[in-house]
Amino acid sequence: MDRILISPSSADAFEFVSKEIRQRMILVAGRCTVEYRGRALSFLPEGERLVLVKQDGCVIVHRSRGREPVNWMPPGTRLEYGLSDQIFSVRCEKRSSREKMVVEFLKVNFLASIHLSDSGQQSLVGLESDMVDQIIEQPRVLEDGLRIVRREKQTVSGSIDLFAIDRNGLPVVIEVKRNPPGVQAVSQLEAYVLDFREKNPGVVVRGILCAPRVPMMVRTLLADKGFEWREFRPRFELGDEKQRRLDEFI
Amino acid sequence: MDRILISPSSADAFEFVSKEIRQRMILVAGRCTVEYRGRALSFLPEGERLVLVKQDGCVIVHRSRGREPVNWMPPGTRLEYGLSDQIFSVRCEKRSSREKMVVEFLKVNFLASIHLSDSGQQSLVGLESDMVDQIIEQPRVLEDGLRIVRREKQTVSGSIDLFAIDRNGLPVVIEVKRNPPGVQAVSQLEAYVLDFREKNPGVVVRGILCAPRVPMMVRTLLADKGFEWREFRPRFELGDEKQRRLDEFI
DNA sequence: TTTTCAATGTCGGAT
DNA sequence: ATCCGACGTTGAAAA
Repeated sequence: MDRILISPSSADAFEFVSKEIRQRMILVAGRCTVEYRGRALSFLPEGERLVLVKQDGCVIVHRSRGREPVNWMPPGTRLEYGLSDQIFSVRCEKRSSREKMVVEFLKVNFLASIHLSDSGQQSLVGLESDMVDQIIEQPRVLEDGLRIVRREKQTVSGSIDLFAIDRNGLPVVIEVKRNPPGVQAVSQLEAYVLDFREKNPGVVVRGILCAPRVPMMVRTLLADKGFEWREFRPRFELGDEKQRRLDEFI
Repeated sequence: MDRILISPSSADAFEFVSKEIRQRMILVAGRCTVEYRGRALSFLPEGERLVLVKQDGCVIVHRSRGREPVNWMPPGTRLEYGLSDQIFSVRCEKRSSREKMVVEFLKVNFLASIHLSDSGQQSLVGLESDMVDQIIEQPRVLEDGLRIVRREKQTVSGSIDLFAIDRNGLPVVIEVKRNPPGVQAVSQLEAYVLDFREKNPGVVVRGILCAPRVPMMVRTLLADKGFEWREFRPRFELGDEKQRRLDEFI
């Protein structure tokens, strides 16, 4: 099912990929240069990299280190293989976003065409939306007597995560962050509150920033502006016994 | 130099990777499940994927589609291969961030160990900093008589891109975005301007948001708050004749 | 190490 | 198609 070439000539590499159908993933490793022109311009001089060509058209160039590809093309890219002067090339273009990338292989070390049949759906918990869910389910994690009025309330300055009424009947704007917030989270909260005050002159409104951890600088800034903060570190679980192996090992 | 196994038994796969040294990239394709626990929790049921193990310790799991890996571990991850009940596993842990990932292969279709020797430096232009460079070099692209005073000015609300004095001697806060800005860019600008006004009571200060394109909603919001906007679409070039191939093809 | 911000961000959802 | 915000964001630079 998987077809491999080791250290093929450029001509053999070209022939190999020319016969492949689109429903496969192509892996090419070898000495190459990479050029990109589109949202930016880049050139990567000669060196050995691994190129993945996926069936949805995205092309990913990986170096020996790092999680991020050094170059790539997004899904929907059209590609064309070339052979010229002993150079095997992968030429990519995406017209809709006016982007091009060319990978030129001076030497192909390894070439594979593999089939990946994969339809499963990933379960994932621990997102900001899960945090908001837990707050809605149990508003007392923020404070007693809080009543959540709505989620994702739209304002002219963007949308706030939660809008609530506190035990004294005061409106509360709540911004939730799953990661320690920076100063711009405070700006965001401030913008929502200012917008609310503009639309509701004379009404006292509270602003709360809620995150697993709130950096000291942010606390100070919040206090300066008359806002509050809560540290809320939610606990997450996957539905079934899907995490068994993780508990067992390492 | 590159070593490959096609459709090995789990035991052969285990033996193969156990002999490999760290200075190589390992590719494993096959039917697997993936579990992650750390910043979130995830489970990916059985399906065929490609796993890359890089020499810096990062591990990347790719599905058949999409630029992004479905699961990964960052550089610095420790990993251990396992064999149990005909299942070949890749177990990863990063203690510093308390993250774990386990990939269990029910069937390995393809296994490779490749060497990537790569030291070249990528040239890249078209970043926001390049845009700021061009504005500094020729402030008239924003308006006549503008004098740039400093770059990356620190404020309590973050740092602004440019600080200038206009032809009438008025201070100007300039926020530059390489992509169409959202409302939070306006909040950002507003925070800077408010901070400036607080520190310089009574001084009139202008605020300009500069981007290749400014969405209509953002223009309105800027106008509401008394700020201005400029559309500036810079032209970029790579130093040498490094873009030749891109012009020639496709 | 922590903080801050850009990114060829990518991706998904809503309009 | 555009707009908008989250992301297990990643990564680099500055404090």
